[in-house]
Amino acid sequence: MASPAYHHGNLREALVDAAVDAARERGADGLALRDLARRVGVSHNAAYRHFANRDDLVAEVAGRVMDRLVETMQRRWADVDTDDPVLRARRRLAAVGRSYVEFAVGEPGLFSLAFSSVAVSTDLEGAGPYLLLGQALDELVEVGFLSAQARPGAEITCWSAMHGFSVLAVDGAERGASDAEREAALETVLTAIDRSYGATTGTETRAGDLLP
Amino acid sequence: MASPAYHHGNLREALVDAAVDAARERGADGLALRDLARRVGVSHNAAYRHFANRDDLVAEVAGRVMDRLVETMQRRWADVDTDDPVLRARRRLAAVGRSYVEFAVGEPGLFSLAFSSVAVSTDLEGAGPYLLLGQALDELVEVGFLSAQARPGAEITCWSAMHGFSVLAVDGAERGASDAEREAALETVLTAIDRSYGATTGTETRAGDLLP
DNA sequence: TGTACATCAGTGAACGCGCGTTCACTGATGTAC
DNA sequence: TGTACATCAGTGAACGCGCGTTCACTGATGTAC
Repeated sequence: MASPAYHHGNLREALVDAAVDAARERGADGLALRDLARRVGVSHNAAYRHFANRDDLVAEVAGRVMDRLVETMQRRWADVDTDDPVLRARRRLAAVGRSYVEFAVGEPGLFSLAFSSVAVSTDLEGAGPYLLLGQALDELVEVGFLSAQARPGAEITCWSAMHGFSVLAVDGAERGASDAEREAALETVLTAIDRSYGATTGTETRAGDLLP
Repeated sequence: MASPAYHHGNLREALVDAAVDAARERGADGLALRDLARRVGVSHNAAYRHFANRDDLVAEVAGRVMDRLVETMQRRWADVDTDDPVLRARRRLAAVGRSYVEFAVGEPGLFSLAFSSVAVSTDLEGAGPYLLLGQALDELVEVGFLSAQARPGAEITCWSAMHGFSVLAVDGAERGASDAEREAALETVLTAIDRSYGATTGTETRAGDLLP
């Protein structure tokens, strides 16, 4: 059997996994090459065989995390099961928003990593969350809930609201809120967005329309 | 004349001023006691006569920055001058939002400092921006644009949207956008919020209603 | 008004930390013949 | 099938960085008598 120290065999993946763990525990700023090497049980400079430098690794890991976020969002989207096509489209948008916040609150360290400045060098508008959001909005137009005139640039409203809510929930003003308080606040925001979109076609929002 | 080195006389204020400069240049994470001492021209541990530790200084500076933000918001609020009380209330809310984003984009380092985790130990819901926002929303109810039922918790919608927009503009997806693009996007978000609130009383939003 | 003395607000040296990165190296692996 | 050798993927030592914080100190200031 080969020495376990030499030729780890899968060091790149092991480092990425360790980085996800580390980011989960300590956030994006807590990612240090030396620490990751320690976690994997490898000398502190072995990482340079697989990554050009720290930023290179962070960018890679951020990409993985972003993929996870998209998967979470897609799962919640697929969970929506309603016959009425209008209601379905509206609930899908809400589901996408809820899952975004759920990810941020459940994994604050990973969330901070995914949106850390070094990570955002990647084109985010071409990335998963934005595209998924765009699909949800397209569907709202198709079913006649959102007017076609209001469609261009509509992403920014949802994204700002969900991202802002997440940031405030994770380490901003809402940090100390209970789960119930946070969920109630989130429903308020989701309802406001739904009402705004519905108003572009004169459709009213009623209580319970957005039930998960 | 006294030695300029000993008994600076106003070291606490000088350190705070230097910290504001440093945060402006390098963000919240760039604040280091040793660096501030260097900027002020004082030995690196003199700060400990005035602050218990680094966090203590950061919290103090964050408070000052928050005050600046509130002043900016109040100024923009006061600038709104329209006879129609409904239009005035709506434009005031938009002005408050615009000034929040304006501050974030114009002073990204200070913005990050004001909302850095150590700073947020302070009660933000009792702080200036939240109160100012609350006044704007109260006024919307008074003039009959926002329904009283929709008033409770309405702050979170605006704050999430404006905070999220700011964060995305400063170092998120919108980072690379031009000023014109950003302003157009912001108008989209402000219009969506206005439309959402107006819909609670059946009031329609028309183009130009929110002109600054 | 002058002086002794307590207190205040600085100084410079030092400790210990963890980091990113580079260097010359060596053990393990796989391939050409 | 066996072996020489290139290459790959690790190692350990070292450099230099800046940081927060503590220590014993000393110069300046103001106050009591």
